[in-house]
Amino acid sequence: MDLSLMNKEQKKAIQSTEGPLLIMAGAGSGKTRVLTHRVAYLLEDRDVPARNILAITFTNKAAREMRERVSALITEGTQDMWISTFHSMCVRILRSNINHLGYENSFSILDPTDQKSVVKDILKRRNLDPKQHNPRNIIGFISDKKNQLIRPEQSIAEAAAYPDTLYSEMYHDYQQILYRNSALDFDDLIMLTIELFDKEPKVLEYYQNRFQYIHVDEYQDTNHAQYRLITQLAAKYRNICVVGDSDQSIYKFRGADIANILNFEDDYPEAVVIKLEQNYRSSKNILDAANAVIENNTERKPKALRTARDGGPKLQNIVADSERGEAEEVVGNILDLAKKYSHSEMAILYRTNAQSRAMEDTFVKSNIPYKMVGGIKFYDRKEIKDLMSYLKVVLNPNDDISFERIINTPKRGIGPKTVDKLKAHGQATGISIFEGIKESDFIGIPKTAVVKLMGLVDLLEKLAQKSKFITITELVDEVLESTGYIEVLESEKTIEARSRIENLDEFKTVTREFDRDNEISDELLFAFLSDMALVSDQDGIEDDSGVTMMTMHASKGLEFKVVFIVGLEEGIFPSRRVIYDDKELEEERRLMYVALTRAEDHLFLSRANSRMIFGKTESNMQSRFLSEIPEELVEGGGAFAQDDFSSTGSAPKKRTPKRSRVVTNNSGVSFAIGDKVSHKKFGDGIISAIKGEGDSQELDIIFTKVGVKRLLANFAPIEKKE
DNA sequence: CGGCAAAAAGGCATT
DNA sequence: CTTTTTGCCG
Repeated sequence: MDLSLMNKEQKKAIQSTEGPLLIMAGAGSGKTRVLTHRVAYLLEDRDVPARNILAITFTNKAAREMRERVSALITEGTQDMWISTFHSMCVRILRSNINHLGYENSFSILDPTDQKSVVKDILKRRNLDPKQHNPRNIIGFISDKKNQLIRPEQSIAEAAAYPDTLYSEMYHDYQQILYRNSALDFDDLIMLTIELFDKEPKVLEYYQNRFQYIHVDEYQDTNHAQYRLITQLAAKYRNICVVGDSDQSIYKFRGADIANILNFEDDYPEAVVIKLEQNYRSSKNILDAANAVIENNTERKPKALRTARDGGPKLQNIVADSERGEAEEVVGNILDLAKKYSHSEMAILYRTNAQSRAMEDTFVKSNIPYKMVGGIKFYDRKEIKDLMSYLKVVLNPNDDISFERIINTPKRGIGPKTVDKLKAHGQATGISIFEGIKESDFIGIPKTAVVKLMGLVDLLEKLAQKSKFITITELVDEVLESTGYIEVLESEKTIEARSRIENLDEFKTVTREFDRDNEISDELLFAFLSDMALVSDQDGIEDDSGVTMMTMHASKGLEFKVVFIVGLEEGIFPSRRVIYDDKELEEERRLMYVALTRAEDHLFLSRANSRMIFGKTESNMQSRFLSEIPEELVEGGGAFAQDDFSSTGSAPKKRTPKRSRVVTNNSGVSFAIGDKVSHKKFGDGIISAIKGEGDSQELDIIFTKVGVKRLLANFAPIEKKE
């Protein structure tokens, strides 16, 4: 293995193959190169069989790329090596072993929509009001428990007070329903694998022996369950290599525990620790800005990235009037830069997917090619979900959740009454809807409905038999035709129906690709469905040309020559909900750090003086993260000072001077964002945002004593200070 | 039972 | 502003 291009630390990381190893890899420090070379080194120089290596990545796309890059380095095959995400790995393990836990090996994987409908069902059955108990919160509660490996029984026992007591009961219901359906949600994939290993030591030992060398990427974003799983697998050989950067931990909201990486040396006292602090990606100005921002976090181990790339262009500041103006400025700069860079070397990063709309509109108008990551989810479309539900039922007829979706789709005269009866029957006897239909003659369902139900069961059973001998594409065609789904759409002749048909055709390009890579077998349908369930938004990014638009979260691990970070306003980024929570604010700052360090050459920082949010115009102060960037790194210097609304350096000339939004109240006094005011009751404060129009304009004011208040501009008893 | 229109609700980041 | 739910009528 040729390691001559590696620095000292990188070499050490690659060659320290035995025992626990922690690689603290700063942004752009060549982490992926180190990982791929390390794996290649194991295979070629240490003669470790491919089947004894496991590498866990954050996305399926990263897994694919890693396999390709390792294959390019060596002559041996990499087929037997497991490179996958936590979830894909668990699906694979459970597929062969979950019967030990009483589930069917042809289990279904629930998507978030399915989860929601299960919870809604539970609420209905318990006669609870979904307004009082938001299904989202309940799903969140259940997910938290599962990430902490707390089973329903334990959750009930530990619940101290309402609503935890109630939610624990509902968690119990939920888990029972899933079990009866042989359905697993995403969190179950991890939790049940651990449970399997606890219950069946022989199975665990098999995988311990199999995975003698374990690698985990993005270790700072693992949750407790994932941590436990890795601990179990690595317990025998202790060849565990984890890579991460605590400054890039951005998934706490879904259970990631930064302690996993911080405590690694306690878990493995013999661990070797290597720091990669040499950055190969960004120019000095960009890196200095990122370092300056992240230093504002108090809860971190000091660390400073170095770069060999001197200077580079300064950061550029964009201030626009509206979100539309912001998009236009971004487009203007892209047109300028297009001489030097290809579109695919540029990216636009935002905090939330909702912000993409204005960007997208402007891009369409100006004819710049772009690709969006996430957001509009292809697989969330009704017709795709219907089709997937058919496939899920063909594989696992006991999946009531999917079965309910298709029992009357397309319309075949089976109404809610009939479905209710089947469900009630199922609950009483413990059998699935599918099985219940066979007894439907006896539970008070009208004869006509019974005939239709029988026809459906017959159809599904035929499809299930066929599915073992045909490709997925053929199966999809069978489903669409034999159910009459396509026929109904074709007869509709509306634009909408037409686009649905197009989407289904589009779906078949996915199945064709899958069929090309996979042989026909009993496993085929299961493999297809679990692949589909686990595709993430980030997996959609392919190399084709066009400017990339995505959330900052989705940008982790990627790099671009030119990066625009847009919507840098208080309340947008950092998000309104975290501004008064120091812990969460630090996570938000880490997200800023991730976004900044994506850029190699050019970095634009953009905000708008006002924008539409939920149908209302809002004005927000500039993001505090902007003020944390030293002035001298920015084009024109001092561009981020609070009162400066000057425009950027090299953008199109047509811009008009920008002015902050001003409100005049009934007494004729004007207020602007950033003004210091004094309130009769709340004391001193500063105006952070102006929203709404006309008489209903509101001010968000941060008071020193009582925190943030939203007041009507016209009537608030406030006076301007200074 | 099915279809349409009006009303209401929800609204971050994701495997 | 969008998406989902509800309610009414043929």
